[in-house]
Amino acid sequence: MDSTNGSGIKALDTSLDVLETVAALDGAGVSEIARRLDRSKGGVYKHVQTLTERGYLLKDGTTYRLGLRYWTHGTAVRDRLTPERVRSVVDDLAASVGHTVMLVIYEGATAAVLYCKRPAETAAQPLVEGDTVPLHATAAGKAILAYLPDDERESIIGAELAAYTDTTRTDPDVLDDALAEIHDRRLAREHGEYAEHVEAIAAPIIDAGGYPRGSIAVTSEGEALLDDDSDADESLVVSASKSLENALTD
Amino acid sequence: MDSTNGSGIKALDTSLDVLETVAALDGAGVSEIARRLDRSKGGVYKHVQTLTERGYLLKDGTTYRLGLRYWTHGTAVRDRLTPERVRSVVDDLAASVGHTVMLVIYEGATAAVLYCKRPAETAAQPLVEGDTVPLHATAAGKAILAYLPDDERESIIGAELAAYTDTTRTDPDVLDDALAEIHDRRLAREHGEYAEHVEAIAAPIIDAGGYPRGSIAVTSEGEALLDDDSDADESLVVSASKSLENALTD
DNA sequence: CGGATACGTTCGCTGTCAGCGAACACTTTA
DNA sequence: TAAAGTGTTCGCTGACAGCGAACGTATCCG
Repeated sequence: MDSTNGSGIKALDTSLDVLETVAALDGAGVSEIARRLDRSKGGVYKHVQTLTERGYLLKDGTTYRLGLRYWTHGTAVRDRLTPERVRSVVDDLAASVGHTVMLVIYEGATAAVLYCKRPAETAAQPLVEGDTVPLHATAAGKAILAYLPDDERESIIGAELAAYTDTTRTDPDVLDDALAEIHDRRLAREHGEYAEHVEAIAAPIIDAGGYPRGSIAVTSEGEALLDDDSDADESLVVSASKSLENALTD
Repeated sequence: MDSTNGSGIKALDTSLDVLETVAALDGAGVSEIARRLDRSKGGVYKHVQTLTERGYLLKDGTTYRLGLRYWTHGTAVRDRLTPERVRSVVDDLAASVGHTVMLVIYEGATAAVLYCKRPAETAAQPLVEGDTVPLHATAAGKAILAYLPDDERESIIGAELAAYTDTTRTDPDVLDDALAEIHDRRLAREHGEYAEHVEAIAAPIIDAGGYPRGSIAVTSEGEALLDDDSDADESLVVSASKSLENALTD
């Protein structure tokens, strides 16, 4: 939403501002967009017009919404990142542990849920496919953070760390200590730090250069199976992450 | 890919050209993009730079690819268009007929597969979630065309109609006659016009204003169950489309 | 081991156009 | 009916999109 300016195409920057405002509000009109971005109505109007012509926005009466083109391109991204063999690893793990399994991909300081397998008769989870994953407050996110290069990690945890529950770690130093241990164990844990009563364990997916491409996480509602030291589940997650490292790094 | 110019933001138009070139080539470098679009390398470079900064492109060595942001926004579009009750209609129909069922949404002269249910032990289908649907060569597409306003329909079938197989109807007049019948019966059929040996039946989803919002289609490999006049399947598809009209038009 | 040819990246110049603000038509609220 | 909202159009102007040339590198071939 906020345009971090460098030396690029400024008009494109404002276009993307417009677009992300529409996305954030789940539909908005010209006046409201202009107000939020502190721009002229006339200017914003030209942007939404071309975005609509190109299928990136959809005009629904007086409000604009994200267009179908996002779905088209979005699935292309997913298919590129998760071929069949990748999804089957996730499916297998979900069947083995009987809990929801998420595949998270990290890219450009952001992590998102790319694929998710929820066994039948399992409670709905707080994060679903397409959601952005808070890096400091989830097992999946911390597994990634722990393996980032120092400067990249510090620029992330140096920023404001949102508190989602009263157990969310918002102190950079405390978090850093936890990440060091996660790095050692190659395994991250989460105890209701993002959503109440949600437990999770996650392992990072590291490429040949030692860079974390994402992580795989098992989530469970309530303080169920994961809380007692379930070494079996832990080793299953870790071995799944190893399989994914092979599957993703062609 | 082709920029249909009006009076909008030209810089945005070229940005989207760049973006869609990357999407079409499934990854491309600055020089190749500039060559395809007949633009200067320096100019293209500035576009990919800001697109990358914003997460819409991903720099992978020397080639740029679509970034995660598309997946994030793409799922938002899907979730807005297909709430739970919509998917369950598709699931139910798939279970009833034992074939693959696709939900197609039409928007801005383009139709795309938004949701797809394939019963176990069913052959892979030619169109999957996120694919763009050829309007003149599929049952799902023709069901939509048949209910478009005259001018909109004519501008679509007046353009070049690609021949995918040797039974694809490429003559506008012949197609128009077929569409009239489809409009009467509220049901479209397809016999290998897009992919060889693929049969399908589809019914349109019409909103309160009589405008087609999409269609629902049953697909089958081989000249299997759909070829003999299976009135049962036809009525199931039509009643499913009626349910969707209620579910989609809030 | 060069020479040639690709690549991405940087930079300055310039004509174009992005973006503002005012005006308009229209619908909704008071 | 008046007032305040909406989307849309239009002309002006300073900023910048986009070109072309130059540079640093990597790859390839004689």
